[in-house]
Amino acid sequence: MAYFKSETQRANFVQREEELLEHWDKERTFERSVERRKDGEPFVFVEGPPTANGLPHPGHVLTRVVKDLVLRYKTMRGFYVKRKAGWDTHGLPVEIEVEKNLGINTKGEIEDYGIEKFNKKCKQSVFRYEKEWVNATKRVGFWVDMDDPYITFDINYMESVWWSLKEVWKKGLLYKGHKVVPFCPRCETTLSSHEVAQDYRDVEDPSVYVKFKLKQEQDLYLLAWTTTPWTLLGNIALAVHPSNTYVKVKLNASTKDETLILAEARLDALDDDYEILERFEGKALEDLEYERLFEYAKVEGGEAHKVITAEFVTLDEGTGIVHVAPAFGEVDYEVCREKKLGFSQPVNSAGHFTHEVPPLEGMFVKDADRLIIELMEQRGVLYKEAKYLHSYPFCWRCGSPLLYYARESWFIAMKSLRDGLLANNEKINWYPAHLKHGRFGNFLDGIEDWALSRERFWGTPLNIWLCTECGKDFCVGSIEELKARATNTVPSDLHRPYIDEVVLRCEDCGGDMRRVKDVIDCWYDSGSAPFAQWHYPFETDKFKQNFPADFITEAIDQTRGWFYSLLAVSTAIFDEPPYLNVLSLGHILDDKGVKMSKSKRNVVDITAIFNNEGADALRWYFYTAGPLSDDIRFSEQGILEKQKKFLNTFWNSYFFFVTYAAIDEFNPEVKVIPVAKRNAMDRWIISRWNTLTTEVIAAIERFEVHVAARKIEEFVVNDLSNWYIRRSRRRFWVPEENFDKDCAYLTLYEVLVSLCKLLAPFVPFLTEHVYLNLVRSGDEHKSVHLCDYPSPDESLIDTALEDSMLLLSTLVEAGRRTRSDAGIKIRQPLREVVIVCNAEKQDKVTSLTAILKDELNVREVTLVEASSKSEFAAVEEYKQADVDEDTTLFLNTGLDKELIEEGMVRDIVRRIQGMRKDIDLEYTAKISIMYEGDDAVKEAITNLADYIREETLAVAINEGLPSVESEQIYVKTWKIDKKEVRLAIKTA
RNA sequence: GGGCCCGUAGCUUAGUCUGGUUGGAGCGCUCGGCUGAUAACCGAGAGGCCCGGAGUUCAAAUCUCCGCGGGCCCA
Repeated sequence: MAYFKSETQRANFVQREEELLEHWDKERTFERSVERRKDGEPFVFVEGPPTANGLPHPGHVLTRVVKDLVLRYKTMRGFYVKRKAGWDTHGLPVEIEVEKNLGINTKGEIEDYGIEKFNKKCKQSVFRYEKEWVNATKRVGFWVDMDDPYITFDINYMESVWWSLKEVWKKGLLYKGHKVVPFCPRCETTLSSHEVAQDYRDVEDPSVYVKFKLKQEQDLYLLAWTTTPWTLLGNIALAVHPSNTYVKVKLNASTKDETLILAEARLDALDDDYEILERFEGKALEDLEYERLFEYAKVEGGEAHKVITAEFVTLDEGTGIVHVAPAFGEVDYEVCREKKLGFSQPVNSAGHFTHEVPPLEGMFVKDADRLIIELMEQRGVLYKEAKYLHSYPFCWRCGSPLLYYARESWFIAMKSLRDGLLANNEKINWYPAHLKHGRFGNFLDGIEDWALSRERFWGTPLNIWLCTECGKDFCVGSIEELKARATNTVPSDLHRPYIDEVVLRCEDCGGDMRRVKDVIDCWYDSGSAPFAQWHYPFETDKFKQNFPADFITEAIDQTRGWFYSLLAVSTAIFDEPPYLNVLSLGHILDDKGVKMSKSKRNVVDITAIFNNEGADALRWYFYTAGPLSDDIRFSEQGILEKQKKFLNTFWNSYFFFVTYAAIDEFNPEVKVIPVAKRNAMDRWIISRWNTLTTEVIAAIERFEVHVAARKIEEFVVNDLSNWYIRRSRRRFWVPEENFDKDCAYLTLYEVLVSLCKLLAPFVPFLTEHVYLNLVRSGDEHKSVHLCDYPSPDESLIDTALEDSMLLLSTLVEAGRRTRSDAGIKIRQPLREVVIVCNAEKQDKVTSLTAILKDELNVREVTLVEASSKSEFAAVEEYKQADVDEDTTLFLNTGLDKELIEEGMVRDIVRRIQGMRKDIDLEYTAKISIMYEGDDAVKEAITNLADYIREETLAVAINEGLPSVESEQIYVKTWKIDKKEVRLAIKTA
C-alpha cells in the first residue's frame, strides 16, 4: 500500500484552497496555531481597523496578506501572537454615506430627520460590507480573530477613549480655540480635506487692489490685494515680508497727491506711471497702524489694524502686502494668534453677514462682493479691480463654493508634546527607514495642535461639559464618574443624542453643566486602539501584556493618519511609543500606473482573482513584486504568471515525488540515512536549502519580504526543479530497491517537507495541502501551520560544494554553446570533453565529472593543466570555448560509427518515449516495439537493443510493421537525420 | 506651492546606500536544442539616449544640483 496519496498533474489551486478553508474551519487550525504558543514570548500586533462601509479592494488585500505573513512567521518562530481584528466605525464618511441614502445633505435636515434615527442608520451602515470583508479576509488566508474584534463604537471602547481624553484634559492639554475649516454654507457642514479635494474648479473671481490709509500720515496708503473682497470685512492686519524690498511711490497720473507703498518686485501691478520716492525692507513697516476700511464689525481679544511681518508673504502675485482676516484663513488665524491680535467674525454659520455689518446684513458673502467693491469705490480706497482666474474648491455634494471659515473647536496641544513625539519616534524602527526622519520626522518637527472636535453626529461624543452659569468645564473620564455627577438618568448608550440629555452639577457654582455638542475626530478613536481594545484601565491585564505593539503595518497614506494618531495619543497619555516596528506599504496602482479608485472605474475585482488564480498566486505576486514600500502596478496577468512559474513548478516537483514514491511504495519513516553518506547531488541540494533558509530568515527579519520570496522562487525553480530533480530523475526510475534510490527519495522528501514549512507563511494553502500528504503520521501537528519554522543546520552547509556546482553549471553552459556552434545536437554522444584549468578547479570538478558527462553527453571528461592547452587548440576536431579567465573547454567533435549508432538509437528512444506519452501509457507499462528503416537503422537498433529495452520498458523489438492496422498498435513515421524511420508500439 | 518616495529592454524588475571590466535576470519575440515530473527547461539572437540637463570625479545607472513624469501626504 502506497504511503502517499497520488495526485493529479494539474494542481487546480483554487479548488485545493477552498477545500482547505473548510478543513481549517473544521479542525480549528488557526485557533490551535495560536494556542499552542501561549507560553511563548508575546509578539504584539495591532490591527489597523478598516471601515466596512465599502468593498475591500486590492490594496486592502495587500495589507492583509503582509500582516498575515509576518504573524504566521512569528508564530512559527515560537512567539505567542494574538490577532484581534478591529473595525473603525465612526466618522464623517459614514455619515455622508447615510445622507446619500436618505437623500439629504444638510445638518438641519439630519436634525429634522432625528439624530437618534440617523445614528441608528450609521451604525447599520458601517457593517454593510462586513460579509464581503470577512469573506475576503478568510479567502486570502489572513488568520485574524474576527469573532472577537474590537469595535470603535463599542461602549467599552468609547469609555476607554473618554478615560484617555480625561488624562489629556487633566494635563491641561485640552483647550478651546478656533479652527479655520473648509465649510459648505449650504450644507452647513465642514468638509474633510479629502472631500475638498474632490471638486476643485477653475473660476474667475474679482481681485481687488485696496488702499489702506496709514494713520498719522497724509495721503500715504498701503496697497493690498485680495481675491475675496468679502473677507475685507474681517480684516485685522496687513502682512509684509520682513526682508523683501518695499517702495514708496508717487503716482504721476493721480489727480491727488497720492503715495502708495508696495513691494518693489510687484510694481508692475500699477497701471499708472510712478516715481519711486523711497526703498526699505518690509520690517521697516512693522507695527504701523492704518485706518479701517469699514468700521462695522467688532474686534475682540487683541489689537488690530496694524502691519505685521510674516514669512508666508510671497511676491508671485498681488502687491506683496497681504490682507489678513483670521476668521477666514488658516494662515491668517495662526499668525494673528501668534502675534496676539484680535478676532472679528462678521459672518454667520450660513455664510451671511450679521447685523454687525448693517449695509450687508443678511447677504450671502459671495453675493456681497459687488456691493463691497462699490462701497470701496465710493470711499476712494479702491485702486483697481481685475479678474483673477484660479482654482477654487466647491462642495462635491451641492456645488456651492466653499468658504474658509473659523469655527470653534477643541484642540489637543500637540505642539507642547513635540519633544516627546520626537523622542518616542526615535525608539521606533521604520521600514522603509527614510520615513523615520523624512516624511514622518519632518511632520513631527512642524507639528500643529490637533483639532479634535467635529460638529457632527456619529462619533464618540466629546466628553466635556460646560457650566451654563459660570462657564467652568469638566471632562468625564468614565461611566461611573458620569453617573456620580449626573443630575438625571445616564443612558446605556453613550452616543448622541442620548448623551446630550445628561446634565451634570457644577462643583463651583452648582449650576447646570451641559455637554459640548461635538463628537471626537474618529482618528482619535483608532489612535486609542492599543488600550481601548482592551477596555483599559477598567480592565488592566490584557493591556499590560500587549503594550507596546511589536509590529503594525498599513499603507503609506497612514503616515499622518493612523501611524501618527497612535503615536500622538500614546505620547500624550503614556509618553511611550505605541509600536516598536512599523512597516509602511506602497499603494496598488492599475496596470497603467494610476491609483485605483471607484470614480476611475479601474478597481480590480478581487473575487475574480480568487476564483481564477487563487489566493496563493495573489499572495506570491504581492510578495515578489518588489520592496513592500514600493507601489505595485497590479495586473492579473502578473498573478497568472506567478501561478504558472512558481506554484506550478513547486507542485510539479511535489507531483514528481509522490508519483514515484507511490509506485515504489516508498516510506520515509523506515529509512534513515545520514546526509554524509548520500551523494554529492543530495548533499548539494541540502546545503543549498540550508543556505536559503539562513537568507530567508534574515530577509524577513528586515521586512525585505521580496528578497526572501525571490530567493525561494529561485531555489524552487532553478535549484530544485531544473537541476536537482532533472539530474536525479534516473535514480527514481530504477525498478529494484537500492541504496542510491533511497537516498534520492529521502533527500527530495526532506527538502519538500522543509520547503513547506519555509513557505507556509507565504502560501499557506499549497504548503498545507502538500504537507498533509507528505507528513501522514507520527506527529501531533496535523498542519504545517503548527510546525516550527525551519532553522538552518550550519553543519550541512557545504560552500565548497555549492561553489563546485556553480562552476559545473558554467562548464555545462560552455559545452552546450560549443555544441550549438558546431551544429551537433545534444543527443549525439561525443567522445571527449577536455577542461583546461588550474589544480584548484580540477579538484572542484573531479567529484562532479559524472554529471558533466551526462549533461554534455560525452564519454570522457579529461582535466588538464593550462600548459597543455596549446596541444588541443592545434587539433581541428577539438572545438574551443572560453569558460572564464583561466578556464577553457575543448569538445572533441569527431564521430565514428559507434557514436553515430548511439546517437541514432537515442533519437529512436526519445521518439518511443514520446509515443508512450501520446497514448497515455502508465509509467510502468511494458511494450513491444516494431520498426522499419534502412540498414543503418536496423544495425543500430540491433546493436543497442538492450539499451532500448531498458529505456522504453520494451519486452520485444522486431523489424517489420504489422500488415493490419489495429487500435492496439500505435504507428508513427519519423525523420531522423534525414532517414525515414517508422515506429510502432503496443502494450505487451 | 511645500515635503517624502519612485522612474533601468515592449512588460515585470536586479544593480543605486558603499562610484570601477562589456548594466544582469524573467515574461514576450526570432532561431536552434532538450524533454516519461514540468503549460517546464537549455543555447544563441534581436531589443537599453539606465527619464532629461548640468556638475563632482581618472571614472556616474550609482554622488550633487536643476528640470520632467508618476505616486503619497500636506497647503
